[in-house]
Amino acid sequence: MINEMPEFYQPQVIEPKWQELWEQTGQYTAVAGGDKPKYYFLEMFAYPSGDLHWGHIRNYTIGDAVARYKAHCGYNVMHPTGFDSFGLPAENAAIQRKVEPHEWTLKNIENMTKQFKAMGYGYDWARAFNTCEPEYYRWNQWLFTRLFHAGLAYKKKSAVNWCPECQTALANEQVDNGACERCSATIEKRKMEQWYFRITDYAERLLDGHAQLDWPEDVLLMQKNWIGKSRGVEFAWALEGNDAELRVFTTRPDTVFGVTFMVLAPEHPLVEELTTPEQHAAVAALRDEVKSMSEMDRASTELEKKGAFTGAYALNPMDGSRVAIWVANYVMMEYGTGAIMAVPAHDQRDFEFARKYDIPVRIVIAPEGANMNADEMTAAFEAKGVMVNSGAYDGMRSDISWTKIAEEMEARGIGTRTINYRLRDWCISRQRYWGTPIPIVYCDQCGMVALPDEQLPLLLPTDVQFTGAGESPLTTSVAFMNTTCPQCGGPARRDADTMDTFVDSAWYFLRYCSPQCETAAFDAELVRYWMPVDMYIGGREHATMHLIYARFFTMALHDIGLLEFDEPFTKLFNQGIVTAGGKKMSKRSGAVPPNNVIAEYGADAARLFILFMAPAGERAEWGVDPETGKPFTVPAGIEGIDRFLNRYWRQIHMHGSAFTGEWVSVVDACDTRGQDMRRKTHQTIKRVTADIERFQFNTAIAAMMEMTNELYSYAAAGLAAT
RNA sequence: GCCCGGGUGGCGGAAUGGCAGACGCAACGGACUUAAAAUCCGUCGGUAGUAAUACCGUGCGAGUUCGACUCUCGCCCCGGGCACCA
Repeated sequence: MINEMPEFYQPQVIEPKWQELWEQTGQYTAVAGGDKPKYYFLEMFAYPSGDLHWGHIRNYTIGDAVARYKAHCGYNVMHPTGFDSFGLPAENAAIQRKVEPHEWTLKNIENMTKQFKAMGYGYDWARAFNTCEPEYYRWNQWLFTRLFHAGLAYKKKSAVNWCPECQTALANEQVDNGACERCSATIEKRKMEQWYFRITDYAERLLDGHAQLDWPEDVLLMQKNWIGKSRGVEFAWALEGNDAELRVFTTRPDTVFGVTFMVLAPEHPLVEELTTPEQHAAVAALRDEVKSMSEMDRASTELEKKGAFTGAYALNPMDGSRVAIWVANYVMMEYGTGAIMAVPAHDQRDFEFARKYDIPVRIVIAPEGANMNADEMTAAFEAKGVMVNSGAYDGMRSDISWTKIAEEMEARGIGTRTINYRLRDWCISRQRYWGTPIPIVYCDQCGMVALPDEQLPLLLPTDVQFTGAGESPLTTSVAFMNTTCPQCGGPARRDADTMDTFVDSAWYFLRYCSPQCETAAFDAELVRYWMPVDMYIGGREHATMHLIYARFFTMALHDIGLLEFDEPFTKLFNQGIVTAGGKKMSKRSGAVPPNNVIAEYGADAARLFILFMAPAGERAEWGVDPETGKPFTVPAGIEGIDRFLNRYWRQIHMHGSAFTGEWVSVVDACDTRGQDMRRKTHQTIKRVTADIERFQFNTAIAAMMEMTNELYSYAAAGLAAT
């Protein structure tokens, strides 16, 4: 074996040889069953943007290193990959360059598969699939119909986030600070009828499930904040001279005696009715102003609080006091009831508003043993304290009165303790072409009808126009749009929208267990064997999108009876991003493919380099060439890795392999120096093992470098002695 | 504004309360070579000193400890998440 090795390290010779052999022998083909414990290892699959770049390389190299390590540890490892291949870039390419989205996507997949293979990753390629193929998306449709029948997929008309650039609705999760997460265009609100998944029904379980997950704390926290649970009381206010009631949600029932005004969101349905003729102009002006504002400006905390008095009054159910009803830009229709009770003494936002419009401030909670003066307050007192000016509750601790007041409201039948979540239902309709068609038809007789399984897949039509404007491109295919009702056979129309691509990735990990299954989205038996995913690796940016959606899907499919577990990913690791000039490396910001490094130094050098350059969980700066202003095609530090690989190669070529145990036996019988060498070998094994376990690949590599350096001194000393 | 994470040589980084700077890059000096590349040997936080060595040094300021990059408190800066969520 050693004799066959070339004298110099030649990755261009070695790597293809082994890669070919792995493919021939099925080295990484996973087979369910056997005595070994299973280990399902997954990295978030790639979008086929064109080229693999160093951000991908980092993710997949970490995954591959640990997957191989687990296999060596005696696990039956499944390590699949594929392509998340529906999405906007393919469609934009179609509009701009007149290429078929399918053709564009497949070309990219072909190229990236080549790059994946050149990197020498140990994937089970037989399990690979592309989500844009009917063989995959038919199961999206199949699952959609099941969610539909279970009442978890529903259609409603509401204000959706509309991206004017992408010409489509977006889910809340895909809006970043009022801007489109993809293209950064400012999001508008549009009233549209859209499909939703009932993820809010799972808010509590999504929180509870955290207890059983071995995930990074910050991701759990991000999800927790995203779900945004708050406990409070929803209760009714009577209106003066009006039979309707005004419902509000508050997390501070203990401050109810301090209410000095009420605020409605400008979109609140009661605004029109309550506004008196004298106040109409002012209220209308405010509503118009808010309506014309972008989501970004509207949601900004910097926005000056503005309001208008409606002329109407509400009556406090606790003490009968009469308070003015305002409309203001700082109350959101989407949360709670779209109306609030305002307590300026104990809520900073209400305080600012009251000061601006000269509304009284009434203190009802005071810090223990201290006096407060409403006129002298410069900020709201939001902490706990002792009740004052609160009738029968005076003198009680505010946290106790919280419960007492809530109980009183419940006893009197005017309110109930409720929980509100910030999480919104997941809007999945997209007015785009390159996605999964929604398997629903609209029949004049039968209404909305889900396609039966035997009519799936519902294929994406190819005779469409890509105008990039207006409604979904699918409407331009007459053959697609006009159909017959599966129930009554009468004329019917199809849904022109496609599904959010996050639906594809919400369950793809299940498909890998049985990628060829023809009878269902997945084979129950194989899913029982392989799932859940034991280790999942991907970017932190998916904390509140993909990772929440995937957990929701798993729970929903569990409830429908398709799965026996309800959490998909046992362990999660977030690799750090690769930046170039401080900006995340991506197709859009100038990505560097690994090709040059592989050609010049080999895949092993590429892999070691990306693992060595920074701790796996932290950001890694790639570096920008000061002359061109673009990221380096070949990084400066690669020389050190190349030197190490060469030193290592020569060492083994000359003296045999320390890492196969030959050194250990050779030095076993030797002098003290030999014993030191043996000790170093074992220390290195221990260090590298521990470092891989804790995802510290940079120090694992450093340990192997030290070992190699020591072998050199040992060999040099040995030669000098003889 | 609130919630996380971080701040260590010229650079990437190491050090799970115990010799700060492992490992690597860059730089510099040397060996080999006609020469270069490659390789090998060495120097490489600051100040003083020929040197041994001494003093200073992990964003800033305090504290706990025999001992602090590490723990606690306050502040500054950088990165990320959330953001009129009632």
